[in-house]
Amino acid sequence: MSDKKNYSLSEEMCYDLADFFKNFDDATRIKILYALFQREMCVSELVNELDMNQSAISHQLRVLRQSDLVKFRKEGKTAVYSLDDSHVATLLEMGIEHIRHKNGYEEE
Amino acid sequence: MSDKKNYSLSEEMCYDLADFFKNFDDATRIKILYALFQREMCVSELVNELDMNQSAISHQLRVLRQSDLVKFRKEGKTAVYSLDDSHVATLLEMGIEHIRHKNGYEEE
DNA sequence: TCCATATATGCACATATATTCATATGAACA
DNA sequence: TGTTCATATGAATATATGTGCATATATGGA
Repeated sequence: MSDKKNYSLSEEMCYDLADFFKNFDDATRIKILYALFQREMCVSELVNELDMNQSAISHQLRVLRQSDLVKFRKEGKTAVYSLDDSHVATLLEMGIEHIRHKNGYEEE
Repeated sequence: MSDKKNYSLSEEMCYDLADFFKNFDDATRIKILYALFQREMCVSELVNELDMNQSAISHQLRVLRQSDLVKFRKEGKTAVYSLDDSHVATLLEMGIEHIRHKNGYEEE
């Protein structure tokens, strides 16, 4: 791993990073990722769990798929989705920590 | 710290998280954050460093300020900005790792 | 006070994107 | 083959947002 950084990010890396973080900039995708962090789920389970339009969920799953944050397998008619990146949970936790700190909760 | 999670995020937390990650979903803000990770800089230094319009930089600094990701102090006419969140570097590193992994670089 | 410099900000515009609707695809099964 | 169920996707629309221009604010100096 990098010991302590080179001094500039390539233009391309900046755009790639922005695209990566775009996955987390929408509440629906956060909910999907968090739900899948609990356990793998098929589309209709997510639809019920998040109480949202099936089309909206599918569109967002496609976004997450294209960024390799989730993967899926077909089981008959259903598609079972699960997380495909070990960093998702850590990222979410860091976000949560930032918000708690910002709002003045040092403790649970 | 949380030992291992409660099973759902509040609606509000989801939106707060999305807002937090919005800070990282734009290449300009990534560049600003990365530059400030190297060292604190005033606005005109950022303008030169990133070769961008002063207005664009100021607008983005405001976004980052409002999310408490950067802070600044006034020194005469200039405003010296610096990072205000210890997680920024780690977040960026995790993004970089994800991209390298996705693109098949396991090593540097 | 007048001017130059540094930064911030309102407005307008262009682009990105989240959602819904309608429909397509595809699997299971009668 | 025809039907139903699960999911995906294209088109349309509404909303969000990044940027540049013009200008405002504030500081230091002549």
